[in-house]
Amino acid sequence: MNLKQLSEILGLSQTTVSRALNGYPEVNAETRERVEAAARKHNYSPNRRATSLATGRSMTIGHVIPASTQHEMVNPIFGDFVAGAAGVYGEEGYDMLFSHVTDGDEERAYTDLKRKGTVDGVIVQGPKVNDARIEVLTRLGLPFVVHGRSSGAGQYYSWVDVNNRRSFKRATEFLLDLGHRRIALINGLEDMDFAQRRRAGYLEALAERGVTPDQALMRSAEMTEVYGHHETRDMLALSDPPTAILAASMISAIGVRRAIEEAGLTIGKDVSVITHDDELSYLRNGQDVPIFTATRSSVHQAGRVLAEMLLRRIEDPSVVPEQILLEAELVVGRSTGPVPTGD
Amino acid sequence: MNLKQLSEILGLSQTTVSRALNGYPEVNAETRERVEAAARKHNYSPNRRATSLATGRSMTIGHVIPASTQHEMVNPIFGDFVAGAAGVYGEEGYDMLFSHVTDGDEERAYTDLKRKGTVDGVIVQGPKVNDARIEVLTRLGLPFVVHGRSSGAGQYYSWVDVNNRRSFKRATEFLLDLGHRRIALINGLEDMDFAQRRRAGYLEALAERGVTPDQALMRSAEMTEVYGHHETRDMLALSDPPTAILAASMISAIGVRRAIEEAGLTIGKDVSVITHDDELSYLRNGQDVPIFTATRSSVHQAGRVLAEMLLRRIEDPSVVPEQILLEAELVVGRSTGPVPTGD
DNA sequence: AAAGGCTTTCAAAGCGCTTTGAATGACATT
DNA sequence: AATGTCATTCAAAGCGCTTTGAAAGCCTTT
Repeated sequence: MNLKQLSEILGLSQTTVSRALNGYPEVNAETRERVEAAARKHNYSPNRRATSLATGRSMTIGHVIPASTQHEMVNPIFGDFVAGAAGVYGEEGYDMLFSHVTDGDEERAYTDLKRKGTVDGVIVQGPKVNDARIEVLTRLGLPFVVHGRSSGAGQYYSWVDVNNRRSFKRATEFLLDLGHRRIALINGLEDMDFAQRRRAGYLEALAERGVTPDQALMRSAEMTEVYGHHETRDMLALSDPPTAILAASMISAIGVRRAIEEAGLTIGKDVSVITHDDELSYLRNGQDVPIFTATRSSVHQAGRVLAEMLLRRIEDPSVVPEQILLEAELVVGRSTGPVPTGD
Repeated sequence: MNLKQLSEILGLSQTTVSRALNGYPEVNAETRERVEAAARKHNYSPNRRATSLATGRSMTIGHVIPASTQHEMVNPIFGDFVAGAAGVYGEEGYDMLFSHVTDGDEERAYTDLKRKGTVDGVIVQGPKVNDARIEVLTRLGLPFVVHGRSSGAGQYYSWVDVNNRRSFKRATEFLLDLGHRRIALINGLEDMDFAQRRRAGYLEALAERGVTPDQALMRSAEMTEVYGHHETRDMLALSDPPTAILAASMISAIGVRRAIEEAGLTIGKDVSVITHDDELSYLRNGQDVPIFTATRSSVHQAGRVLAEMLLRRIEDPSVVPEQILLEAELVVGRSTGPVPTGD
């Protein structure tokens, strides 16, 4: 059943039927009802491909996944983020499209997306320091919003970010207040912008208290469980091991805990741990009392906010960029305590 | 730059240019080269919307996400599965589309997908016992493949599944061999087909050894960390607690471990644990020696296999359904040991 | 020299929708 | 009675591609 058939059944022109279904005012109320009834009866809904060719809008939002770091997709944080965004898309009648870039050639991917008209806008995830994508998208005129920021990529783009610097500074201060001086940072990949900012906050707090940072206590990689475990085991074996650890995500924190326990130590007593908690659906930070003391900010919520922002931009691309900085809470759980005194 | 403009520049008809670019044989080799060079030079690539309207194919694969159990998306297992599939789509020039169904009315969602022509085929995830989707899709004639099976949904559809019954039977036998009799099952949601099969395997093994199953030791819910923790704590508090636990995923197993440790018990000594391990990228089961004894089967790989299967079906919908049953390995880690003897 | 067969190119139709510009009729206004 | 206005409706163009059916040009063959 297509528009032509439906209009023939109704004895109306395609124009009128189309207008009736799309809510245009110049249609007789009675006619509109007839049309709507017939559409329901014959289970008609317009062909998306044709509509989008005619209107130039695809009602689809793109997320580009580089194959090289395809990890983005297998990262549980990604799932929660995307689920948040998908909720908004669904409410507004948009679909979500993932484009898998084979060769890391993101510029071409975006150019194609624009050219082919597959999407009306994109969300940029995991921005790096000085991320080239922002310039490309601005130049292409494809509406976009960024999850996070990119230092050095200019001012005029929309983003939503957590105040990573401040939250990691506060977390570090919290540990310093408990008497810790040997504080380790198990960070995400350091070419990621967020990781840079977290590190900056950590270093800032140490500097203000006159604690000299130790390169041996600063680790950086993709935030897997095995990574958290590996680095922790490694550092606990140092002659002067850390008494506290700052982890970048729940997942690596789980690895941190495993390493601490394997070493026969008690978390929150022998070694304190603070993690960033994205409020992942499958990895909640405990029920009533948090498992980990944590800097908390919902990535699911960030997904929603970004999706809404993007749809606004698509609606009216001329509006000035919006920029939202979310503050993370510092919630106290059972993984932190005063620095252990001597043996 | 569109086809019309490009062909004007070249002084050729749109027909010839289109054919040259799409590799049709009836184009002079020299002409083809000229066309290809011009396309590259002017950065031309065909508009996907127009192509798909003309050909009736969208080069897009759909995944339907019910909003009710939107958990599907935030489940780390989902991420790894989808990443596997996305890899194949990318290689074959397909995009991946997520359709968020607001009201759980999946029948309508699929009908629309078919009607609107947004996708060429779909992957059905998380089949339940007697899943209605299979019948709907068969009726619609929309190519599909199922990740898992659906008992009672007939024979003629394509699927890839892990032999869940056998692997959980083997895992249970392994624990029985170690002397365990109080074996708990922390299963997934029991309306899921895979959970039913795992339970069947577990019960079968118990029955063969003459062990009476205890309803108090069989739990079922979504496989989060908190769930694993909660049920384990609960069961360890029983007057006759389990000495071994079978968990449905790495994530709930992590919760199981947390509860065991909080109870002051040692995993693999006081309580044995076996989990199913989907080989999640961010939650690997250890590096060299597995953390958990586990039934292992890569969900990422399953995603690849299913995607390939689906593309074959789209290519030729008339081929008979393919059905692949994967066997899970049983890998021995450090979480299991002989049943503790007395106090 | 005419007929037939290739190779190569083209004009035009069609995919299913939206939207422009025009037409129709009914009614109110002069 | 002529004009203007408004509410409805329509025919047709256009979105950018693919594909059908025809044509043009060049060789061979008879």
